[in-house]
Amino acid sequence: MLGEIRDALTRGRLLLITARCTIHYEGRISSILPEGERIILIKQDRSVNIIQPQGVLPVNYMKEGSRVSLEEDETSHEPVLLIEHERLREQMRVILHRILDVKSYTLHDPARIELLGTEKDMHEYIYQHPELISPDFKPFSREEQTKYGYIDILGHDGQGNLIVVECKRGQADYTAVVQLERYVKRLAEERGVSEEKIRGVLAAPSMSEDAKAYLREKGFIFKRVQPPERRVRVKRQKGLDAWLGRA
Amino acid sequence: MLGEIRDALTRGRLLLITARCTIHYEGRISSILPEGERIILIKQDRSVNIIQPQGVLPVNYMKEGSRVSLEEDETSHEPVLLIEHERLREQMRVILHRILDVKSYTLHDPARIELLGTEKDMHEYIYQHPELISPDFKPFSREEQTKYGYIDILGHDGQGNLIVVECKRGQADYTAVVQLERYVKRLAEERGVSEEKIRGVLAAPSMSEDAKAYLREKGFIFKRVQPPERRVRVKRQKGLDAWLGRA
DNA sequence: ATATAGATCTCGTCA
DNA sequence: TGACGAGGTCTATAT
Repeated sequence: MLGEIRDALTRGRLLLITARCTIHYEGRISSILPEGERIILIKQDRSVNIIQPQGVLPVNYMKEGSRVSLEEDETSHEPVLLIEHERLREQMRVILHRILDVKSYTLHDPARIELLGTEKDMHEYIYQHPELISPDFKPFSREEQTKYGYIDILGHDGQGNLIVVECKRGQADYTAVVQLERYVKRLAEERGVSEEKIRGVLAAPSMSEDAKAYLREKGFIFKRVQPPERRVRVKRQKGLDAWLGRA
Repeated sequence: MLGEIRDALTRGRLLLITARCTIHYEGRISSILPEGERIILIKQDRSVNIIQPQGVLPVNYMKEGSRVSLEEDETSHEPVLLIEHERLREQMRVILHRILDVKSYTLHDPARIELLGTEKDMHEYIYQHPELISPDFKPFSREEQTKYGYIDILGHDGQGNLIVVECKRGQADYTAVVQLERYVKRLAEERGVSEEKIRGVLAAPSMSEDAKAYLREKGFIFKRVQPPERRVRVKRQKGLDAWLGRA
């Protein structure tokens, strides 16, 4: 199995090692993951994931561009994966106590994920449906990375006031208000307008009470805007066995 | 290979499927990942990762507690993994165009990762070395989830002023200042003290200029505190081949 | 390289 | 359960 590991490393293949191992990381922080059975995944870009049998995210990882080598522990003589990232000054040491399985592949996957329903999509929808903000809202700029900052939507009302809209696809919190405040301030400075002539609007499906209080204090407005509708309505089903029986 | 998939699903085993596939997700957002060769990882807690041969993080995922079933596409008759999370109202559909490999394991890994050098460690260090903040700093409370909020370190100086310290293990940005501002405000309210009697200190290794300006505006102080020292000094090495030659 | 902000953020913790 | 804050956050984008 060490032969296959060595081969996969030289050939730049994706490598999956299932093993009882101990993992040390040092870099931005130090970490120790005590002995346990888990999967070491070395990807084709030489990023590395340490994957426990539970938990959504990899418990340990190294970023792309790491250098991976197979060595031997000086004292225990166990095989060790040494993973180093020079530029980031990080390293990981995987002590392989018992290798359960080794697999390697060269996969071809140039596909990129496409997301629908992001905050950007929300801007665009509001831009097309300004009445969601107010009956007299006339948006004229959208996420344009202007010198005023990363303002989601900029527009005006019928009375010559500027309207700054900050969108959040989830519940808006205190920091969203601060962001809005910042944009309003910048805009007032840049345009030489008083802050009273600028209306700040926070558009989100919901907002915590603390954040709402702070918003009111700043004189801004919360506008409830539903995020793109969920299409999933998972219905009650029988257990796994029943499902498998159907397959 | 479908047999092994079915078996691993019924037995609650960790399942690795290497396949050319297309993935649809709907839940908090919608996503499509077009056809490509990648790994489908179904963990023992029934969380799911879709892993491309490059990139640090899984490109698609489902959280623990999903229900996984193997079905057949109604039109193409290709095998499909249907992954549903009832409580979170999320679902994923993995159309398996070509299965390259299937592996399953039952792994035992109760270990939890231990981190050294976190922000919490930084609080503790400063608490033990208050002179890092100021010669007259007397800390008396540390990350204690008081009614004043999640204040990192609370103390006083020789002149009866309260000192609130907010720590950041990385570069502090303006959101750190906002956090500090919030704590100072809360504390002033709770104790019926004027905000002038409270000194806000931001302790971090560095700070962006924008954030510094905002900090000064608020009358707070930046205190440069080095995070726990990096132990890694990865030295220049020869290429991968040389390393493998040594192994 | 730095700065900013979104993310299906995730994860832990506490009321 | 919701709220809040850390995270080795990661990732994309603009300066």
